[in-house]
Amino acid sequence: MNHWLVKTEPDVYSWERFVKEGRAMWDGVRNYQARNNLMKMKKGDKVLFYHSNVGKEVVGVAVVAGEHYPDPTAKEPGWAAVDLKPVKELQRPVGLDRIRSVPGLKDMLLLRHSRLSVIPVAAAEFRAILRISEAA
DNA sequence: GCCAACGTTGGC
DNA sequence: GCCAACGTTGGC
Repeated sequence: MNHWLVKTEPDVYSWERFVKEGRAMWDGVRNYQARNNLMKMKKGDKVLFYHSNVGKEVVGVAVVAGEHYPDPTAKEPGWAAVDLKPVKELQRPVGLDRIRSVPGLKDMLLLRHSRLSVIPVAAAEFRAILRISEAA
């Protein structure tokens, strides 16, 4: 199983709305690297849900509920969307500065490639984020 | 609101 | 095919 992180601006699409709706079509990705990552997602992969711009923190965990299909919002062919479902909200959000302060997480692509919106996450990194969210 | 990083576009 | 100009993202 692979792990991922997706970014969304909460003003545009928030975790709260995601939970309320129970499912999301992750569409609108118009960056090749991000698209390639989307297309590698397998059903059951776990996904960190990150609020960019406002909050700058990981707020929850989602799961890939449906693998990629052509993005219906794209004018050109070749873009992809996946379906995500919420799994759980983090006990407390894990902020970007917190992540940056952890030596083992310094190499996360989230930090090193800050403009990518669909990012692979190592299993150990994924676990570390969850552990931080559960620490007092 | 500014700016750095970086991807994309288009002229040559 | 190179590279300058431009657009977008996202942290600060």
